Amino acid sequence: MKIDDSKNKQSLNELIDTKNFVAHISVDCVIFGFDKENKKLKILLLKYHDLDLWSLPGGFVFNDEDLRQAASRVLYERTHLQDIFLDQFHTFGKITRTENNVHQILLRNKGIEVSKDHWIFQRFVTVGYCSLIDYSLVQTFPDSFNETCDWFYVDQLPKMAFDHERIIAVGLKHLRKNLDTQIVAYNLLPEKFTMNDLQCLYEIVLNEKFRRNNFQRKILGLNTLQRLEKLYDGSANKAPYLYKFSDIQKEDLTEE
Amino acid sequence: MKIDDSKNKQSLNELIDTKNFVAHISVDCVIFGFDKENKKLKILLLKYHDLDLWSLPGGFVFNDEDLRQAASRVLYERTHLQDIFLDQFHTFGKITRTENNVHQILLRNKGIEVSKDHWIFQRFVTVGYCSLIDYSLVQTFPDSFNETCDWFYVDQLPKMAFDHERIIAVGLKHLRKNLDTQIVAYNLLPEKFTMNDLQCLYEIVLNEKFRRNNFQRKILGLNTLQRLEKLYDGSANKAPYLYKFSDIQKEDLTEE
DNA sequence: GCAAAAGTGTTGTTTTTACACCCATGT
DNA sequence: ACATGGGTGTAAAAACAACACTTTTGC
Repeated sequence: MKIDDSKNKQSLNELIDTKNFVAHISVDCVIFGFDKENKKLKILLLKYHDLDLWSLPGGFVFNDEDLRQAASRVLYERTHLQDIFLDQFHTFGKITRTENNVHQILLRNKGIEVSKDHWIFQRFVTVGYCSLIDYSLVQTFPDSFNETCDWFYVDQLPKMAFDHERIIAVGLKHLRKNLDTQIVAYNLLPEKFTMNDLQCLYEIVLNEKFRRNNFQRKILGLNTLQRLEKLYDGSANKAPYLYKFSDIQKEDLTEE
Repeated sequence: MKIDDSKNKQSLNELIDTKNFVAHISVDCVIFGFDKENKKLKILLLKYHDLDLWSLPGGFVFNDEDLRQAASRVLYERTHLQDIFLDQFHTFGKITRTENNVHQILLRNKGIEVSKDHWIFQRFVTVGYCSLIDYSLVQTFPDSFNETCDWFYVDQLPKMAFDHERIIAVGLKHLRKNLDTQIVAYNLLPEKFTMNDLQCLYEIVLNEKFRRNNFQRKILGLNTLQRLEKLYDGSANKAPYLYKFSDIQKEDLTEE
């Protein structure tokens, strides 16, 4: 095995050495970002070097790492975001799911020779995690394997590697289904936010419009919000109340 | 490694030989059974030989087997049931989850010596599947590892191995949450059934009572049922209609 | 005072709940 | 005929949706 790209922080050695990782298992993160300006939902993808294929930010699991920890680490590596709630939504384990030889091409392009029975070419079961964050607050940090990190609209995805398109579809379905009950846990808004902020978020994620007053009634009915002081932002209108999520909620959402 | 129990169909050799299995990955089945007579929900458990610990029917995944296939096979081995809908609900991957040395004690009791770094003692991530079947129609077939298969009431579980108690809790929550949308897929009732049959099922699973007429309205509102002919069972009352699930429904519930 | 955005109220509709009544069936 | 269990109807209550009106803010 020869490596011609030793300057990167995260060395390829580390990525390829089987001893550190649990074989056959990976995690993939479906990171949804809401784009307030364009009012559309985006998703964070990586483009493989020299390949016309995009993929989810994902990675292998260290031996001494919980699954969710691994997902958190992967997310941190690409965004430097910490303490982000990641929600496990499904595990993908079809034998055929990594059938196309993306890894092989990828390594070959990097000038790395790896024997055909290397663990990286073996079967992988991947555990999908999803999260929802404010797209405008995120910086991206591509690694040596990936040319670029970029955000895509969920309805305009590029050509995806492996079964990642399906993973995204399942993740999106999960997000929409559980928005009401899990929104507390997502670190998507600043500590304090207005009802309008929250409504925008809902409209972007669910891709539908709501009436201002009915939305408020519905949300307050969930009993997760706490009304705070008013926000004077200098605009020529009545100042909206600020809200925060009441602390009681975030229960067992973080267990493995 | 010496084996003193070679007469069983499924040889220990096969179970222990790493070549056939995907390392680090297992499946566990939470098989719920509704007990019409006692109107309570049961669950199928196995008792380890010579150990005072019960566990879920689970097993390893063959190299050439999808995850769900593995779960189906495990279920078949214990019940000889086929074509049962199994629903993946969560993957458990905490490092500590198999910390107690059940496998070790188990093998030692069997007189099998396995080196400490054998793959069976390594970290395992388990994918949980659940199903719901008619308890009275099921026969059980314990394997050589397990003294007995038995049904337990979900609210009276025995001492469980590993993190199986938590797996059951998560599985039960999933079952209850998704009963409405997934009941179509469960092979829990005969082809044709009465509204009362279905109501019993709901009451057992959700552990609450419903009013006859309102229940009917709610269920018919789901638009999954098709009314058939009446059932004359000889009892001295109005004959109830039979229903069946309309075929349209069972969509992508079986993908990996 | 005015426009803009937020808060609150009100009315009609739909859905859910509780109760009542009628209908078929075998003895 | 009658007891038993099943089907259907209806009124009250609750939840939801659509609309209207009032309040606050900076210019």
